[in-house]
Amino acid sequence: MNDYVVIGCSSSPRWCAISRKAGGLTLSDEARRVTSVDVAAESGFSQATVARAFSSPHLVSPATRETIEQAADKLGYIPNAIARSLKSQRTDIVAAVVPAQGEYWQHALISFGRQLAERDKQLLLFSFSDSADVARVIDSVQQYRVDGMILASANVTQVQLARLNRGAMPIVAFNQPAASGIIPSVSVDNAAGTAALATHLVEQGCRKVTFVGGRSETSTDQIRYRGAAQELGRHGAACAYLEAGSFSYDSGYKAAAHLAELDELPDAVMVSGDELAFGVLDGLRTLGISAPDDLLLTGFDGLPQASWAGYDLTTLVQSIDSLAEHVIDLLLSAQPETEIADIVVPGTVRVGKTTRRLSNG
Amino acid sequence: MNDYVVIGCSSSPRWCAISRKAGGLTLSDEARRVTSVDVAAESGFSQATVARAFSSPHLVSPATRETIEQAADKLGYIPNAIARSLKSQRTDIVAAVVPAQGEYWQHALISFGRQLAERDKQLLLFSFSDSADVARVIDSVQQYRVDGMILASANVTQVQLARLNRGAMPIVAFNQPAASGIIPSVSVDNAAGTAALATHLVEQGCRKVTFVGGRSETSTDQIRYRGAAQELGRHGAACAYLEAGSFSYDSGYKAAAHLAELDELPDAVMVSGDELAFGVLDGLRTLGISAPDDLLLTGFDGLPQASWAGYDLTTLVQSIDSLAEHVIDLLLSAQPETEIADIVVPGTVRVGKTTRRLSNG
DNA sequence: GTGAAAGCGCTAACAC
DNA sequence: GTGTTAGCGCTTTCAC
Repeated sequence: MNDYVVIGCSSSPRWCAISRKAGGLTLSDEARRVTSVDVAAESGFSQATVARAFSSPHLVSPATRETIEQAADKLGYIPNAIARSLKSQRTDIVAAVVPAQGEYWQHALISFGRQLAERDKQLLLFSFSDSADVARVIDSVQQYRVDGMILASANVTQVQLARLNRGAMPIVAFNQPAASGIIPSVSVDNAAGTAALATHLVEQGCRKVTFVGGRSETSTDQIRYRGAAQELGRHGAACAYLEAGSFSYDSGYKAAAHLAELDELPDAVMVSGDELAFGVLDGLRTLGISAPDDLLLTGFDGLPQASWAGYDLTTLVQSIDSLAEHVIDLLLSAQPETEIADIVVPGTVRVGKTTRRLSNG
Repeated sequence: MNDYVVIGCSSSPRWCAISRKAGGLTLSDEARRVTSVDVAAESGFSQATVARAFSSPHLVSPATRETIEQAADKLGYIPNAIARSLKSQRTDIVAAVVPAQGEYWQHALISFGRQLAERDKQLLLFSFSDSADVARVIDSVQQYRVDGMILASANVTQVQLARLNRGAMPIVAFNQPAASGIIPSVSVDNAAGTAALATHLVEQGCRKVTFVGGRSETSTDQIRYRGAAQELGRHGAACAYLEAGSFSYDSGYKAAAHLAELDELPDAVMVSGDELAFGVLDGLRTLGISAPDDLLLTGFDGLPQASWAGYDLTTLVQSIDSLAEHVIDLLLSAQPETEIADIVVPGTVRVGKTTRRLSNG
């Protein structure tokens, strides 16, 4: 056979034991739909006491609790959260309406999920690919009487927002600057972010910048562009806008070709999102244009890949966890009559090799 | 100010209109908790007819439906899915228990969400970072009486699996080969996948391969390694196993250093997952070792980034969408007494530049 | 500390 | 077609 070689690495060297256990489990046959009434009959207590033993154990004597737990175990009883919710008007579920595409949203989603879990809440996911679906999705969310709703990046109109009947269900908009003033929102400071990146570029001597956006009609793009353009303008530098078509890698890759076709390359390219930036970077590389040698390049978001050695992108790092924490705080502490909060979290500039000139200036 | 330059790209060139709408919406003040009884009173019909108008519109005359819809709109009535579920014993929700970390799982999650949405079901997310949590999470899932449960990659013991009371709730394991025979499962054909990659490497003349795994105790690693080792052995090639410690980029990056420390570099490195492979690739590059010049390198999963020009990784592409479709089919068509299905979906080899030698041989 | 009883808002027979 | 009625499985007063 082979000459196997064992190499240690993370812990002690060890060989894979490839085992295959045979099946064969004793499963309870027909234990389905056991209710608190069954447990009551089994334990000799009333249904009410059984319910209390699970929902407010401190109201039940230890001995009783013990008896009931044994009966419940024996029958395989699991409390029914649906019935609890119907009565208590709380589901312990938070809905998240999130775009189906994009690295950034996936990370945000995971962060929401994790932080909600820490607070014993679950995340009901509603993803949408076409923002035309959002209205339908929102209706669907409302049917579930969730404890709150996170609305991410959906380009919802004010009319749709109005239909949400503020007050009936806490809602927080996430990275959707246009929602500001209508529903509570949490965003990174987009304008300050691109401004900070612009400052960095000016310090590197850039005078002529092209901003590559995803879609110009998104408020994200608008605000990020404006932040960059204003700051660059303040230093007498120019800032053009190039629309890539979407925030995806592929769009960035294609946009790179447009950049290369220009009469003269800009000093620097600011890209509206990291994923898009990776595409631009790779596209430019393919065309023989490299950052930082031929031009400087920045992203926005601070995705993990930006730190990967293959890219090492200068970008604005959003702390997604901290944003998510704000979202959830806002959602779960929602006072009906509080004024609308608009939380703007600053990001931090990460300087990578895409703007690090060996000979500075 | 600036010298702005407008550049067209995706569609026609256009400038960002940066507008900011002022707030001011008329929101219904106290429309909360409107029930079908309220709509009944408003419309003059019975509660049952109102309910029917929403749940089975075809059983209600058009005129009645119209009247009821108007009353409902006026009051802002939205059917309560919780109450519906309690009665109908269907929630239209599927739970997914998924690892919190890892590109691959994030993509899978999104795919589940999208495909469930197409079937008018929602996804209740339970993510876990520590697999010790899984048992607790599973208990939590069961309380919600969801219509089904997707169990991804959780290293669940047979005892835990037994607690799931097969029959009470349809469950499908996703990419968790160890579940095979106990609960229905869907996985990519891991062994055939690494075998195919191994064949490809042998064809490129490789004789000495190191397999970089994430964690050796995972069945994923074991099966992938075995598939590779057997195929390589068949061709008289050697296959060592190196454990990186996890499936993350960072682990791969560090593992690269261990590879470089070996007395002699292998001909090829097969990495157990793409994300890990990106780390290995970048780590090796940093150390001046490049693929395909110094050694060949393969990944596994077929993440989008594998196709990015920066990596262009040879890998085994799993069609996550097709896997997810099988999972959902299995879940929603679950016959109580069907024998346990184990679906294994083949992957396809994607040849990238990490195994493409300019001078072949 | 425990039990009895009244719902939470809907669905699904069953009558008419 | 529409109304009446009886629950779904829990929580939550209110007695005792």
